[in-house]
Amino acid sequence: MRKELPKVYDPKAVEDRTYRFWLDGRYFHAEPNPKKKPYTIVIPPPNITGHLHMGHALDNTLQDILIRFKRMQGFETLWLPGTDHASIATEAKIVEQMRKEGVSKEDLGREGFLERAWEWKAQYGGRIIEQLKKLGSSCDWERERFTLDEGCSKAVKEVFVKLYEKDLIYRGERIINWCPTCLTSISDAEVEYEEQDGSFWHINYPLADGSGHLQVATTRPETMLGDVAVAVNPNDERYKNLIGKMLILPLVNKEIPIIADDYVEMDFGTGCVKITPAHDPNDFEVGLRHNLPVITVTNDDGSINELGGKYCGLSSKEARKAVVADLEAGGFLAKTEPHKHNVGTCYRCHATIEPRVSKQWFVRMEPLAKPSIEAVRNGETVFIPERFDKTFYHWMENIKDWCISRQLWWGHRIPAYYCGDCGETVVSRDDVAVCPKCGGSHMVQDEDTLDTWFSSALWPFSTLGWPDNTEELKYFYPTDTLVTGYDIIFFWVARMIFSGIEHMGQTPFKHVFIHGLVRDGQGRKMSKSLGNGIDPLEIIDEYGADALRFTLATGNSPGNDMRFTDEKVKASRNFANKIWNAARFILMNLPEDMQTCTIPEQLTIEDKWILSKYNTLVREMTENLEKFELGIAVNKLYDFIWDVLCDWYIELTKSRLWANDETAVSARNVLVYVMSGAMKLLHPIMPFITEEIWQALPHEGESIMVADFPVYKEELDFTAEEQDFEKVMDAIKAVRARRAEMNVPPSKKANLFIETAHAEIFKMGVPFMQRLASAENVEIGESFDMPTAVQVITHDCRVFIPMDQLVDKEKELARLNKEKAACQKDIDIISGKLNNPGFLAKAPEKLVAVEKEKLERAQEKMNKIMESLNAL
RNA sequence: GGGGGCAUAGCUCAGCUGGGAGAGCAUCUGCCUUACAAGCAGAGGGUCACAGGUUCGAGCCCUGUUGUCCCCACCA
Repeated sequence: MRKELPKVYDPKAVEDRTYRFWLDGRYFHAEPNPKKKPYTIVIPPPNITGHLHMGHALDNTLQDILIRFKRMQGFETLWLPGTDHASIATEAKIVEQMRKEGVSKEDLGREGFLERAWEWKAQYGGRIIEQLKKLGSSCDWERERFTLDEGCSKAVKEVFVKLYEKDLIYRGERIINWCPTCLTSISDAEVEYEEQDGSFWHINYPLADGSGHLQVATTRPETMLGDVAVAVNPNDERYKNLIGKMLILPLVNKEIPIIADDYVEMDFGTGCVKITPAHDPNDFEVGLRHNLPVITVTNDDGSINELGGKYCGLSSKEARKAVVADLEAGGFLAKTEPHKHNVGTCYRCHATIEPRVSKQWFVRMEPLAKPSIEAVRNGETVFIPERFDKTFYHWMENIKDWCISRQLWWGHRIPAYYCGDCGETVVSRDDVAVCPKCGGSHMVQDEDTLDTWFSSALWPFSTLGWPDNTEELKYFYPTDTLVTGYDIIFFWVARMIFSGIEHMGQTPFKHVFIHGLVRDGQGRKMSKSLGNGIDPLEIIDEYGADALRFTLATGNSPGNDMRFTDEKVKASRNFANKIWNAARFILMNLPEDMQTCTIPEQLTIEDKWILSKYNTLVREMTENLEKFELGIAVNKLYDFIWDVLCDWYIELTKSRLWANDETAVSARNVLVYVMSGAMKLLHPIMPFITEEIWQALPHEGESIMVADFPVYKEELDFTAEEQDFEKVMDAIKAVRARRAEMNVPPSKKANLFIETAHAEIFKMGVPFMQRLASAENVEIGESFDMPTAVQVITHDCRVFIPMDQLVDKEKELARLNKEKAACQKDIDIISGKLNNPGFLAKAPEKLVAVEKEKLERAQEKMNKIMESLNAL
């Protein structure tokens, strides 16, 4: 018994049930299988703190399209899912939650805090996973991983120890980016620069010998408490003779030297730069060159410490105010100018970053960057679109060492141990209780944890079992495609590439498919503060997951941003409904006992027409999916389903199906063949509705998601019939247009007299002219003399339509002359080309032939127009 | 300061290696035609930002200009 389908497609009735059906069938699960080729994608692990936003929806839709496509093509496809522990973000959330309860981290202690963090993870960490399922993501959930799970932790330790042993990880006092709110160091990549309005304070530093002063300019006057020198350019004639003399540092009242350094630009500011090694990266370098002391004047939270004298305890903001006021009172402040400058902020909390000297762990980047650059240059990893390799090269070529230690508790604890007796540092995979150097038993593990990105950098192989040489690792690594946004190339993609090369000897993926941002209808970034975010789950609830996916896939151009609007989703929802109704039509015209579908020998011209169109679509669709041109692929499929299948072929079959003659058999089989083929092509994009329809149609196999993806078939190439049939279609379109112009309602039928040299073809077209062009009787001949009838002219025929109403001769004349002019323009352009010796000599032969044929057809049409004009 | 994207119909955007400008939405006209009014049939609407160049031929390639957005960079 065939299922009765409701008139309007209801995603809610289908999606959850279908997803459960897939899970029960374990269709998402992948196993190493020597008989198949692997195709692997690792998910960009969403933060456990996160919820599904449009960016995730796009990213995961694209991944699911690729995975489902490859799965249907017969690959052993693994889409490996998981989540990221997101050290800073998660710790901040938990601390905030605790603050509301009046509990601090210190109250709980490290153990207690971690216990709480794991509880938090258990409670909220799975939320985003459930949301991904709503989207239809066909991840292998049996292989779900977490960056802080046992396996990943083992990989992290292994990598840390290996890199340390190779001297690629070191610990040292460097100037780092300090977030005074998150109370941790962050890497250079985690600093976001914002242009802010500030001031440029010009301060006079008196010479110690009382012979005058030097004027320095600064945007951060409070840091002067840590000044250790003033630098000028060695070639600056203004100050040359002062180099080596001493200055009195105002407010602090201590002597600091005037030094010479190339770093100072003579024509910026006053040409004199105060040097504060502890709080400015450049000054730190200058300090190293000149052996200057490093005076840190701030605490962890950014407030001034005891070295700041009377300003001790003030926040940086308060200190700035107080310092400026005191400078002014002391007569040191020469002037204050408004000044725009870039201020580094924390990418998590957007607090102003304080550069600060601190002892941290670093990864030595240069030796790791080099082979990565090579790998991309050699094409071992290819960015799509290509231009992003420039971004990658630029970053890799100018890379600095990566600060990986974080003053946080939620994360991978650094596997370094320090001896309380002799000070020895031991880096080890296992806990160290006894100092290997002095035998002392006062070993203390480093308090810090690692940058979240340190563990996600290993994701493509840590999730497959590395450092153990598992079957999975051997089979699925390297992965095939990484799908991600351009905003994460530095954080993640680049680091996975060098990690993969360093530890696995191979880049972790062949293709990096980059997509843009999903913006709102006005092109703005979706953000919490703007409140313009669109919740994908609400969209799914209202329109269905398929409509959401279709919207995100259609018009997707690699690397480009897209705007998301309600209108677009509605259009997608309408498309889903269109498909649904096409399926309903087909089903209600199939005999109940039809179990299989075979294409019969006997095919009508329109059967061949659509099969040929479908065949071309299969080829183009596959080609574009392979090229990651999903938007193009989806558009072609949309046009085929709506225009070719629904608006034409289904209409063409009606007369045959209702007559129930011998051609009805081929109509039914072709309908089912093309429809279920189209559903297979569409399945990666709209998985739910296609499964539902495919199951309802005669089919073989358990699920469309493991059905074979259609392939181009030579025997379905009916180019000649395709072209012939389009002659009839052209006539139908022309008659319709003419009737619409004259406001003749479809209910008013008319006789047609078709004058054509292709009588055979048009004879087959008669029932279609009747159904689709409101024709009553159709007569076909070589010549008709009907000067009072309405005329329609195409390249292949002249149609006479005798109407009750009299034809307005003047209007008809004007219309024909307009057509004549248009046709003449065609002829002029084409013959212009063909009369151009350059074109004939240099254009490809094929094209010349095409132009010649076009000219012939245009001339034929012109003859017909002239005949009609003469007859009037 | 360096690098990159974008500029095509009223709006949002396609147009992949150069061969007579497309879609969706919106607008207008006519249709409840037994799959679908979330539909059907028609129509209007574009010096492809500007200026040069290469070519038989440029929306597409090259150079420059303008506007716009983004990324990177230590100018205190």
